[in-house]
Amino acid sequence: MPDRPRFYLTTAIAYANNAPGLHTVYEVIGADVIARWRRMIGDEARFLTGTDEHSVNIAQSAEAQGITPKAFVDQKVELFRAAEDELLISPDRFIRTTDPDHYRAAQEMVRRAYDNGDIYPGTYEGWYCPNEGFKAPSDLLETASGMQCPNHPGIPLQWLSERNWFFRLSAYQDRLLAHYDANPDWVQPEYRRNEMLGFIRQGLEDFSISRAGAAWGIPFPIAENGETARREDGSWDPEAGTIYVWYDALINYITGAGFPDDMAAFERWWPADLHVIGKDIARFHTIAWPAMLWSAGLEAPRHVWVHGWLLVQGGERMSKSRGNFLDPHAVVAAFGADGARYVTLREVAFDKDTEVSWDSFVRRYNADLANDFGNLVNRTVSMVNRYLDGERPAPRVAEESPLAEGWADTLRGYRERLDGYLLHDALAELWEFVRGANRTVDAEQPWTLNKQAKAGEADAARRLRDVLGDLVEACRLVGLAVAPFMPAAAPRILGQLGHDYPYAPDGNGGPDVRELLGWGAANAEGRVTSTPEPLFPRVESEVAATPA
RNA sequence: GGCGGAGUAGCUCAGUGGUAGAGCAGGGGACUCAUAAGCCCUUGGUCGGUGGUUCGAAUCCGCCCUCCGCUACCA
Repeated sequence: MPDRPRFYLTTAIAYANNAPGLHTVYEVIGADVIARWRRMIGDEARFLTGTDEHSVNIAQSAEAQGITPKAFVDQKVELFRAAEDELLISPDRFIRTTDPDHYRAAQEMVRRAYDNGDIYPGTYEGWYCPNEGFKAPSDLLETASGMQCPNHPGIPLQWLSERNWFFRLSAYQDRLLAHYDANPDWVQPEYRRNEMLGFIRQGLEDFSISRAGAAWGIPFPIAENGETARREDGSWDPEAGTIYVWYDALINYITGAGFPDDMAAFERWWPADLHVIGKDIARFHTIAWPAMLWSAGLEAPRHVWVHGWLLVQGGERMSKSRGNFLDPHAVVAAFGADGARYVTLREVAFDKDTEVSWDSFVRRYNADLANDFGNLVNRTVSMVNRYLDGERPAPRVAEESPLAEGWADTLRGYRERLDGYLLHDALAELWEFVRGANRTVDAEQPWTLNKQAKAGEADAARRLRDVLGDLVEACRLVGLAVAPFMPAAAPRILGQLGHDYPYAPDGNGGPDVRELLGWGAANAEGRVTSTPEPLFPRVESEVAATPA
């Protein structure tokens, strides 16, 4: 029996210093849709998401609260998990950079880079905040009295240098260019690829991968003399410092595939098929990360998708620190989990920044879900009950049904958009079909056909069954196709139509959905529900008060 | 400064040479199966400015204005 195709995809891991905003879980929702689609088409999907938990900042925040860093991140991680549970996110593993196997993975990667001659001791210089450690130049304020840390304006910064380890990124410039050339679509969208190429062509510098002063991190496994930093009692020599940022965070993707504890699993899952990330960390994922992997004798990921940001009206980036964010909990409370997923992914283009607002979400929910699709299902089920005693007729054969003809185009477009990760466009394809189905109702006027049928007109009776059979089928197909986006609503939709829903809550376990998405693929007759409860109750904007 | 992208109806956007489009929002109408939903019609734009190329430009070229992205060590 041949193996099912596998599909390993990841999100960036979220910095566990705060409660998540919608802009943070946005990419997780999008990746979740891709994972569910893969499961439903029969792939063995592995979906990894999680949290990034080491940094001087986190250690400092914990200290300010009088708790250990681990206790601090444990609290924050629970907030992320709760938000993702509410949104029906379905990770196959939720990875934390404080997980023991991740420590082993990061240390092994450092060792491999060392063995390969790609890391060397050097001197790192920079502005040093006594409270936070070294600060990035882009994260400093230049004032009349000198450089200042934005978080500690009163405290003078020091220009310090320290010994730490550097990764020889410069050695990989040619290989990176060759890789970009040989794999034109490995970074998408294309304009992001071009930005990265431009960066590489400027010339790559080595970057530091350890910090001497930061205790809250993964112990650096090698002492400056090249010997192991592990002491006889099993502890790590603090003199060796800790692994800094990218040789910690990025490694999570291979930890999640089994590296280094379960190399059989790793062989199965690596290289990843897709990293879904935000544009702020594109450079690390598309330049540093492949080089780090090559240095360790591993393959680069197959694809990196760089999504945009949620902007508020006026174009400002949505962010926790600006206080202009949407609270995922409030969005779920207003629209339900399915509605929250739908409006977020329909309103925000997956390939670029988009301005959104609470009002735009309310309008989108009401127009698309309550009015167009929810009402279509409701009126269809209601008419089957009223005119046909609840007995669902089979759809016409595709050659005789105008809706079937439209569906073929819709499905093709939907799948193309999904495969291209243009999730918002994929939904637009489906809703174009929904509009057509609503037009069909008004054009055919089943209520008129019903009166004629009751008056004994056989042609009308036949046409009534044909039309309602087609409409039920249209609802089934949309409900099933949209299941990756609305995983809780899908079984309810099919249930109201009297159809089975053969998938587990995470999308696994059923037949290849592409077979079930054919017109008439589930045409056995049955009964619709006698009391169709509205799937997406209309939201009044007054009720949906301003969030957060 | 360099490279790249964008400025189109109230809003979000599509449209790369041939009489300005969609959805939403607003207005009107006919219907009634339905979540006062759906359907039909409709108001609304000198396509950032300017000068060119062309029989003809939102669409090509020049210049200008505005905004945004990348231009290395933040998670």
